[in-house]
Amino acid sequence: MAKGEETKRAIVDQALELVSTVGLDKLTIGALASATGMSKSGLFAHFRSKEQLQLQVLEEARQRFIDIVIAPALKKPRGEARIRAVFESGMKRWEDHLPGGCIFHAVSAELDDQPGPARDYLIAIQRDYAETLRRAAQIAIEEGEFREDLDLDQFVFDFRSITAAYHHFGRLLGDPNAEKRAHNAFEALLARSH
Amino acid sequence: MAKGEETKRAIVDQALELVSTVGLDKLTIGALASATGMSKSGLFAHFRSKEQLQLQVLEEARQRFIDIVIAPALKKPRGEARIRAVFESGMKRWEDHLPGGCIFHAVSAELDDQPGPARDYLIAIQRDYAETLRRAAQIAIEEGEFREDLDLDQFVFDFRSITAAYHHFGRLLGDPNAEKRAHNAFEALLARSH
DNA sequence: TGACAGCACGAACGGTCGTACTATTATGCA
DNA sequence: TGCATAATAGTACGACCGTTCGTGCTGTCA
Repeated sequence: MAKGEETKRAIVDQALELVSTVGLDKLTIGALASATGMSKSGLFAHFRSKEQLQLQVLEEARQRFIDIVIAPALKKPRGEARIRAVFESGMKRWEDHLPGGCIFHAVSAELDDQPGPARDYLIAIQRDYAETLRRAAQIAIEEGEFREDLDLDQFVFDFRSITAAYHHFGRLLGDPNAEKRAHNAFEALLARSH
Repeated sequence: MAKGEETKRAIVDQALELVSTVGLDKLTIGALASATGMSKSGLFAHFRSKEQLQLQVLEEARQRFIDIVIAPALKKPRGEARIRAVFESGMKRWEDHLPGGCIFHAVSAELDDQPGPARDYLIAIQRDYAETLRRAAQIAIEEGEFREDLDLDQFVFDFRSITAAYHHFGRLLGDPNAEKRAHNAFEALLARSH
């Protein structure tokens, strides 16, 4: 009982690394098997289908994102400091955590035209995240740090635009200035939210 | 036009539609063959490799983007009007043109960890586009519409963040408000560039 | 009419995919 | 310590991948 769970966890860890580096479509049973030193069938037995494997990977990624980005930010003071913590952790700790960059961005483009449980789960994750950001901004309004007529949904859109663009340009074009641009954009967003 | 060239063009057209709807990894010789009603081998003969096919698809997409978005904008007056035209055409005409949304965004996530000529060409396209935007913003400064101390690279980053986010959120999460959010963000960007 | 190039075809190749079965080994409890 | 069972390996499958090859059509020009 314990052994199986342990192996399964190791497999999912490896899978996460594979996905973030080479993309979701390269997450294949065979590749994952040789990456973990197992046989295809032995590995496959832990998940009854590839879809299940994908779901477990997304679930693990979600948990890690909460542990690494969300939870630490919730320990920060309510308001702008908390929002800033989410951004900073998302840019630094989270990007550093997976060698291939944010797994949700890497995965979403390959999943958006491919209906199924994995896509549904990914959407749910993103919705949750957007809601979290929205609440944090709402709190910042209540604390008097953001102006009262701030459009919350627009704030969330603008916030996430920055990280989306950072991933897109920094990763694909390898633009070394992407990080600086993202930080500038974030500071500007905060400034015009006051 | 010779028969071969005509067929080739029809294949590439079909391929573009396939890519924009189901993603680059689903652009397979077999799928493309049945979509065009040809045999795999007959189709394959027009391109000597799949890599060549991918390049031709990107080339066609680039040409269309120039025709649909860039060229019309260049007929607009220099300055802000021209930038606005690029944004509007990019959001409306270009997105409407391909049923599955902006092909460059759809493709880049699948290509960013996969070195090769296709990736190189895609990067070159994006660099060109960024340079075009940069020049347009420079002109807007010269015309006195944008402020003189505007950070051009930051402007380009912010501009492209909006469309990247629009594609990301509008397409994956199916957010019906994404278009409105993108327009708001663009107007705000223009406002703070004055 | 005959030679020839361009174009498309079907068949087949070696590989990899996800998945199903069966056998073997390892583990944990009585 | 022995045994039930969980965990892994082995093997095979059908489908599809990109690619190659040989072979017909079809139209052009001598």
